[in-house]
Amino acid sequence: MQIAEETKAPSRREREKEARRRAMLEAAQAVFAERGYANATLDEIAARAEFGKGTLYNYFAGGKEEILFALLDQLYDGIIEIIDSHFSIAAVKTDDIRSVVVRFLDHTFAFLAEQDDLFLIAIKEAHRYIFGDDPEKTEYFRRQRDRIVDALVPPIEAAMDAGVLKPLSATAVAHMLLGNINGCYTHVCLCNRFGSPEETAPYSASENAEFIATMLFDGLAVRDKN
Amino acid sequence: MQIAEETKAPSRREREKEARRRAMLEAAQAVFAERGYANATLDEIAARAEFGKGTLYNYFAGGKEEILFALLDQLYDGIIEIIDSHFSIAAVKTDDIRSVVVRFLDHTFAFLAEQDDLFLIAIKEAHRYIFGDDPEKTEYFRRQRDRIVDALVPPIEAAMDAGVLKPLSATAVAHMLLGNINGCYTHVCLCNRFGSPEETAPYSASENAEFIATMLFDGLAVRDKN
DNA sequence: TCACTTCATGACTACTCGGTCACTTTTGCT
DNA sequence: AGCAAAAGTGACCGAGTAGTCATGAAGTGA
Repeated sequence: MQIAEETKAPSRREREKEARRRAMLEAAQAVFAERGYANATLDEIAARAEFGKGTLYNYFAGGKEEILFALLDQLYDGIIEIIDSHFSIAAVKTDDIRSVVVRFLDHTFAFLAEQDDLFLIAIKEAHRYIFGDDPEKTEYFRRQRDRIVDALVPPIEAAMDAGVLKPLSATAVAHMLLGNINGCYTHVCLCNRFGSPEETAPYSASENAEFIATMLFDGLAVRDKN
Repeated sequence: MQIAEETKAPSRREREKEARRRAMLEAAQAVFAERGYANATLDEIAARAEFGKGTLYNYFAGGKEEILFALLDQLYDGIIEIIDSHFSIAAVKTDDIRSVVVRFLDHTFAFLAEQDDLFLIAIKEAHRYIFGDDPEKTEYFRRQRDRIVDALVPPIEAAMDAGVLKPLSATAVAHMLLGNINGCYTHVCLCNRFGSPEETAPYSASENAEFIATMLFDGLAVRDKN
């Protein structure tokens, strides 16, 4: 008779295995960030994780690429988690829509700032796969995007139903919101990298959040006052 | 005594040379689009252009990478040209600001649709270089971005001075406009690639132009009518 | 302690391709 | 036609590295 595994109480063996896996991912993240995915070598990842190269293949049979996608999983999971906990239907119904959005953006930008390395790895490689010709990879990104959009849509719809957002297509608005988060944070990375000449970008998470919220809610046009 | 060359009247030699160069770039564009930059081989580019591989090096001493950047030059030059001819200070002063912006966006999206291959090559590779560790390449993209922003700023400032745009930082607005053009067209490519389930994106150049203009000018918030 | 399973290892293989250069062909000039 | 310069060529080379696998170490249970 065995101890009930699977469902809970991972054995020491399993915990250690998981810890090793995490160490490998951490090493890989560092090497990808430093050299870029294409120039990263499995030898260096293995060395940095203090394992033999062959061992990597025991944990990630798919090699370099599987390691990359395991890292991307972490990024997407983190974003989904933020949406679930800060952009719920309940929050939208209780609080002012604008402050809910600002709070959500705030957490998201803070998370991205924390996961800077991962975010950069993702945006450097994503387009190559999305517009590349391996349908499995294209599908991966489509799935991740849909997960996020599907999590954003219900609260947006609730806000529209409550009459606090223009009654547009909730899906379109979700895509736009996602696109602007991505675009804005990419722009922040760009400014960090280029060294922007003064006031072209907000930098802190909450400044970014305010900036996008203002843009999205208010627009650029001068309004007739009255 | 020589015929006055350099300034004008390119000789037949020169014209032929230029034509061969263009043929090489065309072949390279096709191969990059088909295989992706990383998987494209000089052998295939040379074969498709009907030249020997060595000949490519007579025209592009920098090899594969120089060819890529020569292609990118074409894309950026095209965009600058559109700005110069459709988003001038004169236009902003004469016409309604919103219709000038719509017209400009319209032309831009039409151009990108025409240059689809090139645009995709650019977005697949740009981030890798921008956030990569070759400062010369980072600088290239910074320069191209600045060219575009610098072309956008004067008309935007003119519109602000005329009181038809909120008096924000013109540079920030230019960056945002550029970011949204990029983001919007990327999203269109994404939908084409993924096959979007219904109404998530506008597709034609003018629909895209209207969409962005509406977003930028009006915002999402429901306004108190009165 | 022994037999057996699981896991770790890194030298090795196989392969790809960017770039070179010695040689050939073409061109332009007299 | 003859010659020299320019242009074209593609077989070859070497660097780089993803992935394999034969070997051995460590862990496990009796």
